[in-house]
Amino acid sequence: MSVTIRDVAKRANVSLGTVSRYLNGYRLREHNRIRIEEAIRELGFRENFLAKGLKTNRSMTIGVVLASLTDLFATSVITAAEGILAEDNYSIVVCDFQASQEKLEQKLRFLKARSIDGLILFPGSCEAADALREYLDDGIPVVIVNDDMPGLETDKVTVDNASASFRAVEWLIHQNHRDIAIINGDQNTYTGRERYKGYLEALKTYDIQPRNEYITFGHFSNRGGYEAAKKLLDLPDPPTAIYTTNYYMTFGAVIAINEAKLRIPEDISFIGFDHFDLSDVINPPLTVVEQPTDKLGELAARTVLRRVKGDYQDFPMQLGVNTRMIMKESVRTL
Amino acid sequence: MSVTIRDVAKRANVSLGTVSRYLNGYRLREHNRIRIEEAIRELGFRENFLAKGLKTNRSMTIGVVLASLTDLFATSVITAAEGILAEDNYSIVVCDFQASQEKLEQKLRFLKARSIDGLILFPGSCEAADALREYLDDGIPVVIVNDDMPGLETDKVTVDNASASFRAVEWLIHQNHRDIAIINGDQNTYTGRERYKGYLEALKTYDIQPRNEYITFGHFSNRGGYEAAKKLLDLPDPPTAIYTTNYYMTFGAVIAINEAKLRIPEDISFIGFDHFDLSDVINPPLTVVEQPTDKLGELAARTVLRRVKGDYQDFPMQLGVNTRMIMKESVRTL
DNA sequence: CTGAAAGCGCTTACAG
DNA sequence: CTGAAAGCGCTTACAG
Repeated sequence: MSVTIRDVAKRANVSLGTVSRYLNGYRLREHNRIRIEEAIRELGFRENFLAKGLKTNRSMTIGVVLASLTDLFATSVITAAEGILAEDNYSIVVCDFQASQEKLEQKLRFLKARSIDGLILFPGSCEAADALREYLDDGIPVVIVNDDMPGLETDKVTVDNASASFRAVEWLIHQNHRDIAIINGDQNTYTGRERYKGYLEALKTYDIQPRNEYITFGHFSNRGGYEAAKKLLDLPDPPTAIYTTNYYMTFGAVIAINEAKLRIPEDISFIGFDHFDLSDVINPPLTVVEQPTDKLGELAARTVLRRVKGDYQDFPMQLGVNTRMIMKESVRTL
Repeated sequence: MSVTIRDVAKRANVSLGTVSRYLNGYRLREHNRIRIEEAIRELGFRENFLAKGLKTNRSMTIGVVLASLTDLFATSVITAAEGILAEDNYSIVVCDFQASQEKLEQKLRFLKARSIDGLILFPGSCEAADALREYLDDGIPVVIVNDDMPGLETDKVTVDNASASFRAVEWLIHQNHRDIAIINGDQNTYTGRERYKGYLEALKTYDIQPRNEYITFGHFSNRGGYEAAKKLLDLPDPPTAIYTTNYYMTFGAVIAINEAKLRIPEDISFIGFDHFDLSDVINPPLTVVEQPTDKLGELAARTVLRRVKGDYQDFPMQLGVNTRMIMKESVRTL
């Protein structure tokens, strides 16, 4: 029903192999090129990617697998990646696995069955799946975002989680804070553990004894951040500064602070994580650690693309992107 | 290189047509069925969707096109849709168009070239694209979410935007509020216009004269909501209640209220829109209009699936889903 | 219920 | 540079 390469060939008076070659960027006689281009235009021909994929064993799609589509960090990264991939005519197929190891396996198999050419994975709290090894065995490139997945030979792009924490806490220390609390994320995630580690290292480096009651856990959620902050503020000896380790906990904590009628930074200093709209709407705007989601997405995309195209130089790569601190007014010098 | 239907046939000692029929759920002799199942298991056979798609002209993928992947409403809907589609072995291909009409056209063509079987579209502030008509011409089903797109013959699923506003404002009126402000979204979106309309109708129904200074516009963003609220609170004669018409503006407005050191609901009553985590973390929890994103997503998914499968009964459908009000403590009775 | 065969729309050695 | 031909992994009338 639709117009095929064969129709174009007939109209342009060439063989269909020639049309195919034209489509794939080979040189051909000027004269033929022009006739083919005319025919394509007149007929409104469009390539059939399915047929092409069947022959070339490429689907021109990259799978994206993440815990939740409503996670702002991941979707920001994906947005950037999609832009890069689209430039090369790749589209993205998205699946979420709702932090369930079982669902993760299932989705990975699901996508594999659709012969995706590459995979970008946000593992979150899940572990290296068996299904993932099947990708590696079959030579399908996998790029993992913000996770280490020890023992898994794939490319990985991460931000400097530990260093980000270190510098955030160091900055507080330089402002003469000593009673610095952290609101941690899940410790069964790589980012959660790394960010906690950076906090501990900064304290250690400056010979500050970590205090158990300042170390709280907010599960990376709004409510978690809220409750952790509340607990901190209720302490007989509350911290002078709070550092939260992701976006959602940041706003939960800010709400708790507002509610306690404390002012930032007069009553309590604050450093948040992730730099999205709300961070600057809040008054005062928050000093935060910014993850370069656009760079991460771009890097992830370019890396899969390289691998998909067969360039396996420096495999496996462990690519790091630096966070930066957005300096606003939520930290007071003591 | 990979194992095909032909290998299975050989091993099971049947023709490859028989294997194909088995795969597609036709009945066959018990004896053959068992041998085929064995062969599939032993060989680790997996269908090649590309080849299948080439013959059947179905790619088993549904395109999802939206303005931004970081929009919580849309991603919530998509999450629900993805679940339903995956049950039927469909996957989703996602593109965002960053509120650019041109990009929208481009992405629609891009996806069409990949022979998606159906499309779920969140048009936002964009208009019916030419590319969209090509879908209709080619019989590719399109389901539009939360938009009316007059003149476009497709299925549409929306929430009761105007009625939602009406009821929210009516509730405020019943609590004896008369000075009710609205923070509107973009008026070049369907949802923005409808929600505004419901507000005006409620006032009219209860013979309340709308006041210009109470009608503000926050562009559906955090900052917009913040600034609109600020303006309202600075009024010589400020409203006794504020109604915000989406999630992002709700939190911008709450921040402005906090900042003005006003208490909800003692100093000002408040009804928000959309029910996500933060709504309940805030103190007091906000009374909000909840959009049933899961139902919307499910409905959108089931509708494309029906059409994809050729069931065009009642086409085009205009499906409405009711919002409900989550009653919390942010509204005071005057 | 099943086999043999044609064909979906492309790509790609192989000759020339 | 180009044509003719084989084939990617499936589906589906057509006979039987």
